[in-house]
Amino acid sequence: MVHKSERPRGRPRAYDPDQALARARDAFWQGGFSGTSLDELAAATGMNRPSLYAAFGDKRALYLEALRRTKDGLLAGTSAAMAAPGGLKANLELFFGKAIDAYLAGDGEARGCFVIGTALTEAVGDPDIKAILHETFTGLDSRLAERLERARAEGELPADADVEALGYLLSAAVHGLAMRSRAGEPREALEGWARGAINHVTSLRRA
Amino acid sequence: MVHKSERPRGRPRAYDPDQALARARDAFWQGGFSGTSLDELAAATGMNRPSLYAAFGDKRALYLEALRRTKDGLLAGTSAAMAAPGGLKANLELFFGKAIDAYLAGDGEARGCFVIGTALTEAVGDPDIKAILHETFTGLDSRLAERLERARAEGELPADADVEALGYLLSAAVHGLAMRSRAGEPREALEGWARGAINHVTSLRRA
DNA sequence: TCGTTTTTGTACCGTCTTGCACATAAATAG
DNA sequence: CTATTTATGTGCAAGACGGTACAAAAACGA
Repeated sequence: MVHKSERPRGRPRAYDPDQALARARDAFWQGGFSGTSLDELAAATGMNRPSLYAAFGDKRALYLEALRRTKDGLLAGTSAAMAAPGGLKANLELFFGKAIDAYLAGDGEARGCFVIGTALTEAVGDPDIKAILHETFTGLDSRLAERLERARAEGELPADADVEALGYLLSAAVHGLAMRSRAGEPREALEGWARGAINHVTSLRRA
Repeated sequence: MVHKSERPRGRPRAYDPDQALARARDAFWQGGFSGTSLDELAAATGMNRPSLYAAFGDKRALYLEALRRTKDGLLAGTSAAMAAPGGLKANLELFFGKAIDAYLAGDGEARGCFVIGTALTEAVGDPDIKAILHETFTGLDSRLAERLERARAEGELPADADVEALGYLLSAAVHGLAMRSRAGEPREALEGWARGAINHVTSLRRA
C-alpha cells in the first residue's frame, strides 16, 4: 500500500527545523558565536543538546548554516528592493528603510546586522566565514551597481557617473547603519544618515 | 635625601605596561573578546595571570582599556591626516592609506580595525562598549565633516555640498575597508574602493 | 502485540575557563 | 643585615564549556 503521508518511520520531531534555526540565529545575533553557549542555544530553540547536535551538527555548523541563510535572505531582499516599481530614489528608500527596520527589530536592544555584527569577529583564521562575508559584500555591491547602471542608462544619473564607486559607497553606507544601530544609535539618527546618502546619490550632476 | 630615581619600593616589574597592553590588544584583535582566553593573553604578554590581574583588573577591564586607547589613537590619527599639508584630496589619500596599512598590518592574516572587528560583537548589553563605539563614530564623523567644511569654504567642494552627509559617507567608506580587509579582500581591492570614494568626493560639481 | 526506527532527555566525561591563595623572589629603607 | 614592600609563579578551586553515551519514549510496519 502506498503511504498517504511521507512521515518517516520513527518518533516525530518535537521542533520545526526552520524555526529552531531562526531561534539559534537570534541567540548568536545577540551574543556572537564565541559568546553564545550550547546551553543558551538549547534554551533559545527549546531543544536539548543532543537534538541540536543530531539536527545541525556541532556549534560551528549551526552557526554557518544560520549565516548562509541570512546572507541569502539579504541578497534576495536587495534584489527585490532594486527591482521594485519606482525610480532609483524610491528603490534606495525601500532598501535603506528595510535595512533599518531589520537592524532595530526585536524586543530588546538593537542588534544591527547578523552578518556584520557576528561574523567579522570570527573571520580571522576561518576561511568558511570569510567566504560568506565575501559573497555578502560582492553580492550587495553588484546588485547596487546594476541598479545604478540602469539609472545611468535611463538618465537618472549623470552619464559619467562611476557606478562601481557609488555602489561601494551605498553598500558601505548601509553597513555603517548596521554598525551604528548595534552601537546604540537611535532610529532618527540612522534615518538621517540614510536620507543624506540617498539624497547625495540621487542629486548628482555631471562633472 | 631626595631620591635620584622615582622607582617604587618593591620588586620591579618584569614587563612594560604599555607594551603588555599592546600585546594583549593584538591577541584580542585576532580572536575577539569572548574568543580570547586569559591563557592566550598571558602567553601574548609574557605575563602570568596573577600579574595580568594585578596590572589591569579582570579580562573585561583589560579589553576596555585596549579599546579606549585604540579609539584615542584612531581619532588622533584622523585629526593629523586632516591637518596635514595639501588639499582635500591629499588629506583623504593620507587618511585612507594609513587606514589600509593598519588594517593589513601584522604577520599573518589581515585583521582589519580592532574596534570594528571586535567591539561590535560585544556591544549588545554592554553600555561601556557602546559608549566607546559611539565616541569612535562621532569623533570620526566630526573630524571628516570639519575638513570637508574647510574644503567647501576654500572652494574645493561645491558651495551647496552637504558636508555632514559626505562625512558620513567617507566614514562609512573607511569602515567598509575595515570590514572587507578582515574578510580577506586583497590590498588592491581595498585601494580601488578607497580611490573610488576619494575621486567621487573630490570631483563633485554643484547641483 | 511485537519489533523496528527515530527522537528525546538525563546524565556524564574530559577539558578549558576565570579568578585567586599562597609561598617565593627581588628590590628598597634603615 | 633585617624588615618592608611589591611583583612573580605555581598551583588550585569552582564552575562553564562542548560534545556524547545510553536508556526511555513515541511513532510506524507487520
